[in-house]
Parts: sequence; C-alpha cells; structure tokens
Amino acid sequence: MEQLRETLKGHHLRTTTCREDVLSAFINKKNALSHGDLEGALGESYDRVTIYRTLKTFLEKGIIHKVLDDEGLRYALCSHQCSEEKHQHDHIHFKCSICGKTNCLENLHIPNVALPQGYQPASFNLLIQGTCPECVAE
Amino acid sequence: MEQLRETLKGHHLRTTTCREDVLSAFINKKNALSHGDLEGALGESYDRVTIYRTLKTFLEKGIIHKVLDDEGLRYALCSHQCSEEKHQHDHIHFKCSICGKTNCLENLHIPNVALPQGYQPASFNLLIQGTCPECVAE
DNA sequence: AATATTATGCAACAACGTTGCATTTAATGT
DNA sequence: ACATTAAATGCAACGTTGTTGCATAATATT
Repeated sequence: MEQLRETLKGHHLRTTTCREDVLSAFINKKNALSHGDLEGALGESYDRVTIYRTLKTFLEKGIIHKVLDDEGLRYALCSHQCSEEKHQHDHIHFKCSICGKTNCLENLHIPNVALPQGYQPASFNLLIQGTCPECVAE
Repeated sequence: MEQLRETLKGHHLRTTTCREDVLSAFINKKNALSHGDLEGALGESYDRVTIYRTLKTFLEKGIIHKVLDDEGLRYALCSHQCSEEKHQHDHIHFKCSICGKTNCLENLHIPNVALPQGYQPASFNLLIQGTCPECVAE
C-alpha cells in the first residue's frame, strides 16, 4: 500500500486511488494486461477514459511498457528502472496460446541481430507464442 | 495481371477485381499495409467490409501474414510458400520511426533462443524499430 | 485552510472491426 | 453460349477501442 505511493512518487506522479488500483492490478496479476483486462478487474470504479489516461501516463513515466500481440496491445510492468527519460527493454515476451496469458521473460535477452548496412536499430520487441509450462503440464 | 490470377488460383481463391487490386497493392508498395492504407490506396472502389474480408481470406489462405506494431496491425506478403495448412515465418520486421514504413527483412532469420524448461515455442515475431537506410541517408 | 495544479468523469466523437442478409458475380457442366 | 450453383460483394447496423474538450473534483503546497 505504502509501496504503491512510493512507486508513484518515484515517477513524479500524484497518488490517486485509480493509479494505486491500476498499479496493484499489474503487481498482483503477473501477466501483461490490456485496457479491457483492467476495466474488468477494476469493475465500475473508474471511467473508461481515466484508465486509458492512467495507462498513458504510466507509459510515459516508465512504469509500464507496451507488449505487442497479434490480437491487441497489452502492457506490463517495467522491472528495471525505467524513467520518463529512457525506457530500456530487451527481454522476451511469451504468449501462451492455450491460457492466453502473456508474460515477460525478464531473464532472457533478445539475441543480437546483424542488420544490413544502413539500418539503425533503436528498440527490439520479440514475441514468442506457444504453450507455457502450466498449460504444457495439463 | 495474369500472375495475380495464378497466385489467387494457387491458393484456391476465385479471381475478383477486389482481390486482384488488393494483391497488387501488396506487390507494388513493398512495405506492410494496414486496412486503412488499403482503403486509401484503392479509393472508393470497394466497400470497407470487403477489404476486411479480403484481408481475412488472404490471411487464412497463406497469401499474407500479420505484422505486429505498437500502433496497430499491418499485413505483408508471405514470400515463401505458405498455405492454408501452414504459415511459416521466422524473418524479422523492421519499422522506421521516421517514414513510418514497416518492411520484412526476408533474409534475416530470428536467432534461436533457449527458453526455460517447460516453454514450448510455436511461432516467433521480432520487430526492430529504428531508422531505415533511406531515412538515415537524409 | 486557501491556492494552484493536476486528475477525473462525462459527453461526444472518430477509428476500427464484425455480422446478417439481399444482390451480384465467378466458376462449372451442359 | 447459357443455366446452375456456390461464393463474393455491398449495405446497414452494430460493437469495440481509443481520443478530445470541458466542467468538476481531488491532490500537493504554502
């Protein structure tokens, strides 16, 4: 609870109940969340627009990052210290096609790629789809 | 022209002017296209819905594949022989943040990744964002 | 407690995508 | 070349997703 306030303050954001609730949703569910997921999780507590704006500010301030997906955009917590100035991510995202959950594999880095002459890379996004350990087990 | 018919027939599709036009749009513009791009390129010739359905069939039949993007879905031609039965892609997508175009780097394969125990990968999608050769030059 | 600044809710709108149904078109056999 | 069958299109309507402007409410600061 107090930790939420700290996180928000650390990113120069005012503490509001909506931001606390969105942030704790990300912390509790450990997988990536879409706007719709959050709307579902938070019920009628907040306006749709407020959630959109909360996601936008969290993105800008470096609290969450985008997770690409062939069926829509999701968001996940930034584990390492991201800030308004710089977002840095080079981990892999895994989406399970059985349970539908997408997770950050924080420990796995995206391997280097030798691009052809002239290409200047700035950011990388690798999504692997398949079956996750929980769903393989069943 | 005749080639378009061949391609469509090869994927067990009837030849219609809409399908020919959509297909040639993909062949002419060499970058990935969104539904909106196609609507723009084809003008008022076809109904919005028809373009959506054309994209859907092309996807299913293995003529085009999805290209993920943090600002929406795009589609690009499948270079290698994809079919209704199997789609196989392991090339890299590069999106230029200056000109906004996304291209398939057909010759670059996604490097192998050692996933933790229990993860069963099925498909890979790597998007690199940065500056493309044309925009670097300027 | 008063103030300045920021966040929220509401309304309205725009973009994106889907479904059902009647009509038109393409392929096939005669 | 024509009739038949099956599939594709256009239209209307709808649902979802995301954005913007503005008045109100809440937060941080003095």
